[in-house]
Amino acid sequence: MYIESPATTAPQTSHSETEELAILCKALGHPARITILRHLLTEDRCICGRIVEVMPLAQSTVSQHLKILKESGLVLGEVEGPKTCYCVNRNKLTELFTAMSTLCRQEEEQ
Amino acid sequence: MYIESPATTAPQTSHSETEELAILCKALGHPARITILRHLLTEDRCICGRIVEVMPLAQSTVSQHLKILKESGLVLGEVEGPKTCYCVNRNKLTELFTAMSTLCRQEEEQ
DNA sequence: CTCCTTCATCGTTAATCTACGATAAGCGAT
DNA sequence: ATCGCTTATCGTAGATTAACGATGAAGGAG
Repeated sequence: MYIESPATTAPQTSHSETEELAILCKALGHPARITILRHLLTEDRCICGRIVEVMPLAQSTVSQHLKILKESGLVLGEVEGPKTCYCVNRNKLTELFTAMSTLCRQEEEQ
Repeated sequence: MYIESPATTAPQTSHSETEELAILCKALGHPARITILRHLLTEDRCICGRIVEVMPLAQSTVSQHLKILKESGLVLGEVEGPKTCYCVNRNKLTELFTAMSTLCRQEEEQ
């Protein structure tokens, strides 16, 4: 099972809506991480090594980006023997989309 | 008139869709900048000094955040005598929302 | 048990970010 | 011409980020 918020990676302190959105935006504030997220969305589930193959980055760098995505909550990781399978946390992605919608449509209120 | 992309602040090199989204997300990857954007959306137009009053940050720090927002294209600045009036670039905000929608809804395709 | 694969983590370096005070530049008013 | 207001920029310090190679841990295969 995918664990939503492992205590080791996501301290899960309480954030304001603004802080939470900032965290998610920051996680997507690098082209490599957007590419990874896109890849995970099209592949649904993906082994870390497969992502490394696709990206022009060292394995350790990709692992670091994955860690940041995991810490933001946008991505979930599941250990499968020697491999680690990643997938997108749809709930978190929806949360991001909702928050972004609220922000972008704020002008229309009032 | 508000200038869309002053050559001095926005080099306007060609970016891929992923890079462009990353730039916009990075610009919103700090709570202070989200707060500023929100404030500009509710106030429509706003003098820099007014933003400084609202934020718990030094004037120079706010000015720096505004510069980052300007460079991303999300915010436009217009000099009015000794003051500078800021407003949100609705086109860019829509562009961000569209790109985010495409990203978040990618799962539904295929 | 020993290799091999897979991946996270460590250590490092260079770059960037964040925050601040201080300063400079531009403009209006006196 | 000078003063005061407003804002951008400079310089700086500390923290964080991004990239890499190297190492280590965990599990499967022989």
